[in-house]
Amino acid sequence: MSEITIKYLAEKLNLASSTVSRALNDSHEISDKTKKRVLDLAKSLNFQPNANARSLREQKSKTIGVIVPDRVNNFFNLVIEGLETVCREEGYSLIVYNSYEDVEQEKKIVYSLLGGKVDAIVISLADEEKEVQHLEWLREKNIPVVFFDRVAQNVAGIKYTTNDLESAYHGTKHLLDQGCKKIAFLGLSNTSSVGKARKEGFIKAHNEKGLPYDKTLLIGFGHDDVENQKSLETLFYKISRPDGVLAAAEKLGIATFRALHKLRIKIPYQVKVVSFTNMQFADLLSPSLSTIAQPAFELGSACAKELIKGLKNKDIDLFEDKKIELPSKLTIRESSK
Amino acid sequence: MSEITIKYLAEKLNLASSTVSRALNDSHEISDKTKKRVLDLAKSLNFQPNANARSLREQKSKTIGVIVPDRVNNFFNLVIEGLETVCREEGYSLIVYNSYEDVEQEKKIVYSLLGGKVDAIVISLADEEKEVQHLEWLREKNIPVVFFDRVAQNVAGIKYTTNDLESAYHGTKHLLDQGCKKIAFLGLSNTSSVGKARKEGFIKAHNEKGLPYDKTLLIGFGHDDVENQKSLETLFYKISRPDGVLAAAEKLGIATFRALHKLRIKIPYQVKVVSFTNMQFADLLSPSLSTIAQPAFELGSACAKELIKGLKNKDIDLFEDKKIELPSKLTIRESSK
DNA sequence: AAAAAAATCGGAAACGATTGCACAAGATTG
DNA sequence: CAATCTTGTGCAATCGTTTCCGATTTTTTT
Repeated sequence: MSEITIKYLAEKLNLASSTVSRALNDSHEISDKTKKRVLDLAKSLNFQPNANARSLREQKSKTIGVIVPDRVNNFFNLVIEGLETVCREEGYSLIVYNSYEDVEQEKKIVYSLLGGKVDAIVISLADEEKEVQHLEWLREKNIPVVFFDRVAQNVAGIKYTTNDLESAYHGTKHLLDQGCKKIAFLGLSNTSSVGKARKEGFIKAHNEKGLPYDKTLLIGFGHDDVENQKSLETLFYKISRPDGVLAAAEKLGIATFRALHKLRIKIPYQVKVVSFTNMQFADLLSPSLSTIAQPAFELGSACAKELIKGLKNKDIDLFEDKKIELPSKLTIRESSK
Repeated sequence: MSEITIKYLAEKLNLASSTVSRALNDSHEISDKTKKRVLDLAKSLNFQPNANARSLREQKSKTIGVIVPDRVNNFFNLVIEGLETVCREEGYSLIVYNSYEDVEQEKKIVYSLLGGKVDAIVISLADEEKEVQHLEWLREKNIPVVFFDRVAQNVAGIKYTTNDLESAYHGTKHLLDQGCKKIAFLGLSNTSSVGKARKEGFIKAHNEKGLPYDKTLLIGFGHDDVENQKSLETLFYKISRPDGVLAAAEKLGIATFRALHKLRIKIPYQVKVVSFTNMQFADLLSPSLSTIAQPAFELGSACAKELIKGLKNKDIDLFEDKKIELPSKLTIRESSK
């Protein structure tokens, strides 16, 4: 039992606990001599002030809650990495939760965070339109929320996104330039502004070229990888199969690759593929994969910086609406040539 | 400001705060009628008891600290996923830290966790031999530690590992069976029992076959990806290059692929490759990669189960030495045929 | 040298929840 | 019918920090 507290240090040193506390926090109203005495003893005992007591008293926990729909996804992983890098520097900890693309899970997580466990929340929504009630709770409790990627439409707050429309537009344009006549757009069917924007970019590229697109090839998928791959196999098994694919999600790009490999359809000769993804090994795939990579790490670090700045400065209103858009990067490789 | 507390609820309901507290915790000594009154009001106000106050009083935070050397690595990611799955069920939160393969960072993280922020720590060490002083601190403060993968040799505790010697043995044997005469063993040069065991497995396979191995081909690498790839390129540029590779770390397998691709050396015809890795896309690489995958998710969930069982049951001594070994899985693909 | 200002430190009240103990009323027992 | 037991609730201490107010001593100013 670690019964060693500030009070204990105080008794050992014949000081009041208030003095010890101030010394530990390097207050100016403590003499250098006593400061040294306190610090020395604290160091020698590996003393670390009780985090819960401090949090209770200060009414802040110095930790930030992060909620992502899919932790295994490379994009979210890199975002978290970016968040952590900044948070570490600023002395904040991160508690990461996985909503598994499920709004109900997300609600439960948020509810469990209403009791002061975190000072703020960074979130990418499981579904942007279904419910925002739990986000209202946070506002009531005065817990700031920063959104990224999948942001809430009708809730004010800081929102970091990427230029989904433009990047999808460029990706599609590239496929058209390579001679594709019949491109499939593969998206996730949850209602997300991200998916919509990417679809719009897809359509815009066609319109601009004066080429038609097949509405039946704007396909929405669920979150079951096996099922997704199956429906892709049936899609590509047809003689009138698409000759190009824009995958608006990493898992769909992968599923496309697997399906085409299985059917022995040659990429890029029979089907060209471009996929949104942040995977690290796109250059090592067979064939190497043309990607649209979101600036994930930067997104995370930017979020954290903005948020912590707001937490530190009382004058900044973190509930005010503010939108920042960062550019993704299209990298053309074998799969679309 | 969320001024809504138990005391506030008590006043609203003309009850004592103790009664409200008991009602919220479903104590048997509160009548169903008052329980319902309390729960109803709490629900309608989205009340959630202050986590810091509770933690302070209870002397436990219901959160577990996780320290890994490299968060981006797929293996650690999956372990964390396994940890979280169990922790969520049991009502525990996870705070994940990245030591970036640096013992000093690791020490700092541990030190910052000495103040009751976490009830226990799950760790994979940055370096197993350099220092264990910070692990002693934890014992002094009575904070249980569970090790996984890179475990401490001289500190007692629960340790989860995988069968590194055997799996490296089988991987090497496979390469020898495929006709390799000159296999390089690529390891990380930090002192880890994992690396040593894998190297032993490598050697054992040679000995058993009565084949010699080249000691200069037992190579240790650092953590700089660019540098690693360079030295691999010089290795394979030589005429007398190896005809097989056993990579004992994911990043080294990747670096090998990149180096060989760059030098236009054909896998598997000129060099066969087997790599330890938990990447999801090994089957999609060019060529598909033969892998030894650790049971990462299972490792994480097993750790969490064991730990939480111990935290709940005072009779279990979490500081007692206990070793559990889980089997990895060798999957043979194109790169080694 | 007296007055004012600064430098140090102590006492005690918070922060919000849990819990041992006390106590009242009603139910049960001999 | 008195004595004992249950049941339901309130009081107050406690967890370990931080910080508002003073109080005392030392330094500076006039």
